[in-house]
Amino acid sequence: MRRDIFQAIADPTRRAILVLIALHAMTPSAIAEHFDMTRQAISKHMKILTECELVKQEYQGREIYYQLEVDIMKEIVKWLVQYRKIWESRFQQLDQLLLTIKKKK
Amino acid sequence: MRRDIFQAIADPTRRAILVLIALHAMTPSAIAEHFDMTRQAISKHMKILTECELVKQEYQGREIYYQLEVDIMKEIVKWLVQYRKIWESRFQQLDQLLLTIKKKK
DNA sequence: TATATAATAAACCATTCGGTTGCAAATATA
DNA sequence: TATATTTGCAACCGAATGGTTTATTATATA
Repeated sequence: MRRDIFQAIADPTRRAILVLIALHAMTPSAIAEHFDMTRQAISKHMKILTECELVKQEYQGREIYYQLEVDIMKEIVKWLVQYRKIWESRFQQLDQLLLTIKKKK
Repeated sequence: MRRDIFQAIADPTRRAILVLIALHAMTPSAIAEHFDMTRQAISKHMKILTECELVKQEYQGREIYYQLEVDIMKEIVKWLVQYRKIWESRFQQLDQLLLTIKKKK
């Protein structure tokens, strides 16, 4: 089942995890120490983040270091840009309207 | 209960609604025509979007026109910027490392 | 005024979500 | 080799989510 990135960042714990590992790669156990929940709960969050390719794993013996996938913003930015275009065209229309009103004066 | 903007945009229907009304203000009934669900379901989505201040209402008789709140991206952008800062510092560190290696050669 | 229309609210329901506990697998270490 | 550690997986559970249908409120209109 393909997860959605917007759903992934909807959870505040997952956003906090992203901020945490943005500084440097961390193991699930190390991450779990920063939260008031079990290691297994963190593990589930990491699975979702991995499925959405927001983080990537680096195996080192029996430990797994999770680190931020730098292309994280791609899809979010894409979505925002879509808006910006629509807005810009709206503002242009507004500008032209204001200009027309000015001329009529 | 204060809603979270990330949770609001997590739902694909709500994102589609935002794109739809970005073009021009629309009534709930008009919006509902674009989706395969009841007007009441759309109404619930509009309530959530309103609570998060992603849209604003404009009363016109018994009709309510919903339009995009232009400041929509504020919180999302704030979050992204927070990341960019962390990334940039990471990349700087990487740059300095590469520079140090170069000098050693 | 009586009726139709636009919208929300309330009650309900199946599914998903985010947590838990318990267990299994793989790797490190005594 | 026996034991401890790191991790993920499965089963379970209560709460939230996203839809439905039914009822209510407010405004237009015949």
